[in-house]
Amino acid sequence: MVASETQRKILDEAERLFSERHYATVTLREITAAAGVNIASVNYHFGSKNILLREVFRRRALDLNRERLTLLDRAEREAAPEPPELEAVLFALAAPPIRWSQEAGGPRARFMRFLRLCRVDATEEIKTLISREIGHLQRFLVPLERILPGSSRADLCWSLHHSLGVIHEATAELDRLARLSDGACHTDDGEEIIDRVVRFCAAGFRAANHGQGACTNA
Amino acid sequence: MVASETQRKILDEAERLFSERHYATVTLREITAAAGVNIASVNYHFGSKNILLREVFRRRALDLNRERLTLLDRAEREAAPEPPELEAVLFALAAPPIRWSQEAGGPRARFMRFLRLCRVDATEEIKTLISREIGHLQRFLVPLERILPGSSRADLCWSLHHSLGVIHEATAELDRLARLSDGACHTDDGEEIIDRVVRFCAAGFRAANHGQGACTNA
DNA sequence: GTCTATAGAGAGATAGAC
DNA sequence: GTCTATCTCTCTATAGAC
Repeated sequence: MVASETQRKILDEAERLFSERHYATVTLREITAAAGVNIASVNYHFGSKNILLREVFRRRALDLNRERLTLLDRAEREAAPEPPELEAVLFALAAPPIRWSQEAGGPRARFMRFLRLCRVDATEEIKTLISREIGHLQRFLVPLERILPGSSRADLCWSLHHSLGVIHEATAELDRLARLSDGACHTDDGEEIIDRVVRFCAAGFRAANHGQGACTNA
Repeated sequence: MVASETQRKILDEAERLFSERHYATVTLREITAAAGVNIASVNYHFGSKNILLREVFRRRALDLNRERLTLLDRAEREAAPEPPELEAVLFALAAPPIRWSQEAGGPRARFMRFLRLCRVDATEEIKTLISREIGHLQRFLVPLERILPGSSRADLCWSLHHSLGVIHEATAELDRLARLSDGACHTDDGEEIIDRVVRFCAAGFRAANHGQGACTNA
């Protein structure tokens, strides 16, 4: 897909600019100037601004879900034939996006900011790509049903939905958290954040079990 | 602030359009055409597109925080001199935004969509307004410290942050949840959603207490 | 207050030389 | 593949008649 150096430079700078501002406010002139290439090269290499946008999305989006599924597979394999720990499943869900977001100044942290914008306001082409993530989320329901056999499918789906909210918030608005806590919260320790997220969500999952709030903490 | 009928119509249509698409992609021509007013009237009544955007935000943003604080005050008053229940505090945080989002087709549901977009990509003027919400969140820390005296301030702030993530996600992406669960989740029953959110977050708060995962369920 | 008309800027896309 | 030059379009904002 990315054949030439020019294409790669355009993708990099577009990703950077799209992560800082909404794509409608980023001009091809800015992108090509930052990449040090001619303005006509976007249309030559990609065809249009919209296609460039889609390629920026595609370049990394699949990797993220793949990392999640790799961690999930490993957790299941290591625990087999027993189901994995709830915490291990939630770790597989939470660790990749939080780690990417913590790579301060790096391309994957920028991509996570871009992804957040896409989730709120994406083009039709990107919406189609986003909608495919249902598949990989359903994959997470399989071990969850084994771990919490008393929970209804609705309970599990809601808890998964809540957990995604916690994860998304852990990749955003950390400056607000820092100010809210007067610096008491370490917002730059990715592994601590993952740990807090997993613990919070695991408790929520267990409390949602049948609406009984059954306590399974050791 | 809203003196004339024209101003109100412009604000209503701008709110509607800004909730559907990013403000950079919404033109004054669209807004004025939808409102049935002349294109020049935006600049006459508001001065510029940016000021119109700010006014759309201001019109309802303060109300939302006010509703939260009203519920919190009531919970504290009814429980006094004891601290309120954790669930009552979380209810005060969660109920207003979720109820607004559930007013399908109504202006406040549209505003909630607009707010989500602003949280990701706002103008400088709106960022200033958003940053003031720290104050009302700190107000929630007061009862939380009484309810969970063993928790550090960092624990409480993180749990509050996680809870805001759960709440935000409960006002968005409900179509994804419906598809994920094959319709098993009722995404249109606001009070049930609030109940699920409160239960999930309360369990998370208690598990984050000292990192001990102490179980306080009856 | 409301309208028409337009100024003035800047966008995405493309033709065609090299 | 890369460049310049430019076409065509649409935007916000404003001037000025009514």
